[in-house]
Amino acid sequence: MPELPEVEIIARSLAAQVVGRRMTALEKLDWERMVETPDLPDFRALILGREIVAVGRRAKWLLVTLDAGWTLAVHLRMSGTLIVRGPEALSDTHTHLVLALDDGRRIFFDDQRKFGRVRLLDAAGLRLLDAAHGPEPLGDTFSAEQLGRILAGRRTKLKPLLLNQAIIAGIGNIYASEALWIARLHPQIPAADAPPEQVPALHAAIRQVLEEAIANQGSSLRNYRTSYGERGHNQDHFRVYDRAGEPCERCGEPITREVIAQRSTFYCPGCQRMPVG
DNA sequence: CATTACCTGCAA
DNA sequence: TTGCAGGTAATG
Repeated sequence: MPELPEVEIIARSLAAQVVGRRMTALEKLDWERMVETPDLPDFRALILGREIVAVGRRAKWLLVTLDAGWTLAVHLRMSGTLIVRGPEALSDTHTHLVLALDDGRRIFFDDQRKFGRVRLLDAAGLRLLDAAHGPEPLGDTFSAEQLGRILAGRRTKLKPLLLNQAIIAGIGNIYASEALWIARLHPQIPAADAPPEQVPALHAAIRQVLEEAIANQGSSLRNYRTSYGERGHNQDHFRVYDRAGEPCERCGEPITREVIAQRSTFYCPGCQRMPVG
């Protein structure tokens, strides 16, 4: 479910609600493989009594900074949500982990598909997680020149390249298609064959789609909610994603859906052309 | 590079 | 009943 914008909104909405609170109980954990590390007895013992100092994001990981040097890293994968609820709220069949706070509220980790994961990391573990990911596309240092260096020499097609978290962090299946449409680049172009004059356009497009999605509180197709339980509305602004058969707003050609690298990909065959030659 | 696995629910 | 879903890791 969530890509960079959705995780960013969850991080912000969670921070606004729980920074300064202390975790007093692990009230529910009914899907134990959700906790990847450390083992469960240690996980329980280490988080109880910890204060939430900050909530941030790296790639699609939510990073809940705790006191005593620990970081609770949460990946929501396809269908996870993290919602703060009041003392009277009830868990349901999709609630797999509940953390009680010292003011009576609780953080619910609901996840229909059970792909979501939690790790409690020390400083070394956090460094490893950071090192496993490419640059943050909304970071100050991510430039068109850096993107050009990333594309140079790679035979991977643009669309799967954008989805590779080790190369660029945070882009997922929606925003990869959206960014390529804005940059007028066909998703099947081998990275090294992208016309050099279009690289700055792709750089700008990536930042534009992610920033717009954040401004729209993320895209709620199915499960995604902010930590207030609210839907985003960026799904109302897609140019190509989930719009197969509809006319391209730029050239009028019908938008195509094609499976590329095992993922649904949406693009306009009229204005996203393969380079000739 | 492609395929399969991990899970559940929903719409065609 | 089948195919599909915002993600990723493991395996040929």
